[in-house]
Amino acid sequence: MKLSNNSQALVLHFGEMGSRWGFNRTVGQMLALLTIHPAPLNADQLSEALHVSRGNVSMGLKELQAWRLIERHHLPGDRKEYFTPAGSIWDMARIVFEERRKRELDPTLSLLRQQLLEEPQGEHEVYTQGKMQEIYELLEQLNSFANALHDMEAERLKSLMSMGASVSKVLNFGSKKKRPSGKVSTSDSTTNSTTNSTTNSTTGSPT
Amino acid sequence: MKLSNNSQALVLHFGEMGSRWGFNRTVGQMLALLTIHPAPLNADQLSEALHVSRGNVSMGLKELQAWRLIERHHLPGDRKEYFTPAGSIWDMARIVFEERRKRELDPTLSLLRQQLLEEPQGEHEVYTQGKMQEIYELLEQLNSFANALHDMEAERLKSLMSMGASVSKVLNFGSKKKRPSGKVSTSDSTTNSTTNSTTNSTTGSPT
DNA sequence: TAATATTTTCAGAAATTTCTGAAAATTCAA
DNA sequence: TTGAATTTTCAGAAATTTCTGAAAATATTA
Repeated sequence: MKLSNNSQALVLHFGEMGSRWGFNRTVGQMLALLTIHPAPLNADQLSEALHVSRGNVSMGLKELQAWRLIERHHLPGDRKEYFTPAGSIWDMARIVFEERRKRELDPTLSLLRQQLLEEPQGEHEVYTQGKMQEIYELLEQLNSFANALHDMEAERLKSLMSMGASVSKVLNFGSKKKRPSGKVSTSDSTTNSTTNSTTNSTTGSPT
Repeated sequence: MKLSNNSQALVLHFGEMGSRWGFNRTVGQMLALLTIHPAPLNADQLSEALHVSRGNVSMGLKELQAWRLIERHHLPGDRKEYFTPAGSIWDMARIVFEERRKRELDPTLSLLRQQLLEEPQGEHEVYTQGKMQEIYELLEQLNSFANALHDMEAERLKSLMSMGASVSKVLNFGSKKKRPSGKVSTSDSTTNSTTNSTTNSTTGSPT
């Protein structure tokens, strides 16, 4: 279990980012390592590669399985349990999206729905409920959108994402807002990654 | 500064959710309170209403200003600084989205871009780089999409969100996957919030 | 200018989250 | 069954984040 410099760096990076995506450092690292590693890994290998305790790995595996992001395998002649990602990168992204939707949207929607049933008392509360209504609608829209995403399978999702820029333009006809200069293709930075991004790894401008 | 039960509950709730959205409990509460309160509030009022120290409020205000989510006001004849949300609910959502994109996507894109420049050594690394490439493309797509969102102003964004379901359908023609039953409008739960959602507060079906 | 009001800062306290490692539980083969 | 291999659990330790409150800094008025 020796990692190349790049793999090492990526795993560490995903550890840091992981926390932003809803899991802790170790879990983020584990997911990254399982994803970029060509072969299934067992708990001891993860423990050694990431320098974390065996117990921690066990808890992390449990969590990743709860998310349905990894799956167990048994290699013939080996009693240990081995793990791999449960699907493609896009599958994983969809799962994380969906899970976050559940955690970040649903509880608030539920609370607001309940509160909006009550009759406001006085103009103060009228204002407050108005705002709650606005928040509710925003979250509902996000929710619908997330649902739609979830109904698509990976390839289709990919297409929609590439559409992003063009959809924007379509909706934008007649917009009052203008970008600083009068250039024709102002949103080029968003469009140059439509279909052929598979090959050009040198195009992207470094931060 | 007495809050109604509902306001109180909402503020507390946003405190808990806030952490999922990138700020801490107090900041989440402050933002919620400023949003649903009809009048501008000063630091002392926030401190009292939320039962947190004056210093904590000061730090929270600083952070919310850094996010450009609130703005300062001065009331005539009062030396204190008062605060209100800096824009509409939708403006705020856009800002949070954009900020999260910066924090959650950009650093990883930057790292991967750099790593993909190197020549893989051996089939092991070929596999690893392949995965990195996939992740890179996924994040690039998300990024384009986020950029597109950002370029739209609030109303347009709202439209796009309502489009979610229909866009899905468009992309879905010819899909191999089928929903359990053969009903015609299977994704109705996502389509009933298209354009007139501004008025009907009772339509939403409880969880 | 001084006197007062208001805001900001930041060291340490408190709260929360994550991690360890040894013991308990489970699994598997014989 | 038994016992060795493996996994899980969980109490407390360590690390991290958040919060307090008093002192320092800044702003305002007279």
